[in-house]
Amino acid sequence: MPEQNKGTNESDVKRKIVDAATQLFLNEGYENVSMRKIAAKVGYSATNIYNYFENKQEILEQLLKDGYALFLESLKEAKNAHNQQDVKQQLRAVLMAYVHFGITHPDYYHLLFIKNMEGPETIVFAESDKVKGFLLLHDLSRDAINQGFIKEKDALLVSQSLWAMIHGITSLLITFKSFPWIEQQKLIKHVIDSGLEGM
Amino acid sequence: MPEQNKGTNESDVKRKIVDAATQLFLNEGYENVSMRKIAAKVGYSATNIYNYFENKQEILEQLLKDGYALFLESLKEAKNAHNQQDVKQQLRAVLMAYVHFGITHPDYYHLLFIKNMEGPETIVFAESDKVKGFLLLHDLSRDAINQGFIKEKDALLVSQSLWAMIHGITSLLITFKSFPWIEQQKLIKHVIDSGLEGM
Amino acid sequence: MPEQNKGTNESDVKRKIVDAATQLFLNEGYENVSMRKIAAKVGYSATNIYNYFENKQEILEQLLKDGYALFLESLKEAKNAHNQQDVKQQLRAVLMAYVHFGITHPDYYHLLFIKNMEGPETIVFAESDKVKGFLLLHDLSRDAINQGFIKEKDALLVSQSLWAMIHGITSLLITFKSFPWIEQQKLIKHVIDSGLEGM
Amino acid sequence: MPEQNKGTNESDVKRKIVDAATQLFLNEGYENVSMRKIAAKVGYSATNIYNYFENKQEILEQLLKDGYALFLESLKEAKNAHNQQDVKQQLRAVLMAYVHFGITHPDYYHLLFIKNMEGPETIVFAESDKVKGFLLLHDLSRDAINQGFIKEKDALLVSQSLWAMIHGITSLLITFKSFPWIEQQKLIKHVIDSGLEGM
DNA sequence: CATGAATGAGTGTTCATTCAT
DNA sequence: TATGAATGAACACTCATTCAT
Repeated sequence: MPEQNKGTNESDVKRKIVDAATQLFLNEGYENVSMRKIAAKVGYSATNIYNYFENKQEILEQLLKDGYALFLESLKEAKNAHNQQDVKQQLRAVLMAYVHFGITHPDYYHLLFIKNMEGPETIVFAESDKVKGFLLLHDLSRDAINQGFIKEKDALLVSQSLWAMIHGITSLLITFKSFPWIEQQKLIKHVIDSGLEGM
Repeated sequence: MPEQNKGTNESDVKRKIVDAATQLFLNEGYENVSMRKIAAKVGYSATNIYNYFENKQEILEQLLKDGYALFLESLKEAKNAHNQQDVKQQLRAVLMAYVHFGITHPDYYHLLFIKNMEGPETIVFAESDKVKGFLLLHDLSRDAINQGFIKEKDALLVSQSLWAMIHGITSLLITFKSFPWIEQQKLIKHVIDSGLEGM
Repeated sequence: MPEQNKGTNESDVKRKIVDAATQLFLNEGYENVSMRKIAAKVGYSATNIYNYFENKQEILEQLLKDGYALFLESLKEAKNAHNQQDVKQQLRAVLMAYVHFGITHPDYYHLLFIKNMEGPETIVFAESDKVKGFLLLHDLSRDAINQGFIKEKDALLVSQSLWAMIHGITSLLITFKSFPWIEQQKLIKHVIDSGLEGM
Repeated sequence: MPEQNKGTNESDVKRKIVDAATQLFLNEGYENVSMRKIAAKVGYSATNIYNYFENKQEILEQLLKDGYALFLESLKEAKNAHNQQDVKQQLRAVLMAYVHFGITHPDYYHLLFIKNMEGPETIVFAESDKVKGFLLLHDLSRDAINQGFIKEKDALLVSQSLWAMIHGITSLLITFKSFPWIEQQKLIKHVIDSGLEGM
């Protein structure tokens, strides 16, 4: 009988804790969230949290790790949804997927890319998938350059500029929710299209 | 009574408090700054701060107001530094000035546009200058469309897209200071140039 | 109107706190005494203690400082109670006073000389009077040697040996209160007399 | 079931626990050691310790018992190392052995004779060997008096005074490690010699 | 205007301990 | 025998805030 059947195994509880913490961290800010608040949200005593995580920081780290993994997965999926040869489509899809990730997981995006919550030691574990995400974008940029879809020859310049553009639209939409934006999809598309076009 | 009339009038003290708070907010983060820390920095007792500001939020509001004013001033200056007829140059200059403001005042930019620290009631007073800043960009976009430098006809679409791009590069550079960016000015220029080009 | 008249001026409160802490530290051990317990004993809220002392350690430091001062004063008094020329009497009186200090202030003696509660930084302030106490003993030992009452010529050897003896009887009487000691004064006297005699 | 019979019987585990606790008590102080820390050191879960010891106090009692036994053994050895007739040598040897025990086991000496960690109920079991130690000293004192090496006739007075002297030097050396002591052996010898001489 | 005294709530975290397994 | 889950009490300390002066 594997431990799956128990009803509340360790990973379940850990996930519940991280989920609760994610919402709280975003709504109230990491420093304004207490272990007691997290515990209350999951229905445990505050001290019991320490049976699953060493401290508050460790909850955050798990959260970031999960977020980066989900983020990278989203980009990969978008890339693989198109023919390997069709770099143009792939690049566009990845850029769209990036923004889409932010729009559909504003909590994660905020903590990962806007608040950039990383203690020095977090980087080691978590940055990995973040960097992989950027590398994926970078490699596609180089391919696009090689295939002539982009005139600019410096792949780093291209990929960093593209990142700036998609991060810009994503973070603005998340941060200024009540701003009178024009129709969202149209705006996103225009940023990406004119960005690609102009290079 | 010379002292009373000169050295310690109310606005002087309020300014001293805001100045101290500004530094602390930026160095340690808004949530990690307590009234007592601010008080200690200005050399007053903690309780005395309450004679000038109701609470931390009120200090922040003053700070934001100042920041937005400085922000708007920067954009205006850039615009006025060029011939009124040369919309192309003006638009480019304003975009550059936006990023420049962020780079040279990362503290303000962070609070104004990244953290977006605004209580509901702040908007009434403070948003004014922020909105004026965006309108300035919007008007120039419209002029540029009218003069044919930009093909896209929807001025809102253009201005919001441009904002996304410049906010993107500005906030990334501020937030991910240790990322291996290519040469900063080159990157900024490329984002703006290809953005304008693509529209 | 000097601040004396107020009823509860600052020094009064500080003393009350230190007094309460002294008893608690001794009875329950420094680490088992909480700020709450101290506060409860003086009738204040726990947090108010922090208006008078930076932290728990600082209370202890004040306590040690007071204790060492009282200790030194006791030795000096004993010395000055006898003719300056009569070194023999002075030395004996000081040795007796040392033990007497321990017997009448077992709490202080325990914290100062048995538990030896000194953080690294405490020493700077507090050790001063402790050292002066030992120097007083040392100087008298040298005088006694010079006047021929003690045959051993090494004053350091003499003073440290004497200290060992009086500390021995003092600390034993304090630490093992329920041991079947013979009559206390007789024992103390015998230790001191045979110690002096044997040198 | 070989494992059950050999590797993990109760006394083995108990000893492992006491050993771990001993080190911790001495390094970090009794009050700063928690059951979980002890458990961590032996590699068991915290709760499991409760299967072997009711609480921390019970662990301490075992430790004290061991310490007293070792102490008594040291004194006996010293006594038996000399001719039974040579009381003078025996007494001196025992006094030296006492100090030597303290110097070489400062951890034990501290818990047994300085901190005197004994709950009321411990005495019944543990004091036994401590008392035997004192009796050994007492008997030798009486013998010395009978043989004329010591003039004072009250054996209790003599033995308690001697104990005071050797406890004094031992505890001072342990407690004030950083005091500028003169050469240790010379000091110890002088305390014992002049003590014996003076009686 | 400015202060010190005072407090209750809250912080992250540790602890001893119980309970079901 | 041994464990992990869970808890309530406690810790030193910080905080915003009130009050009398």
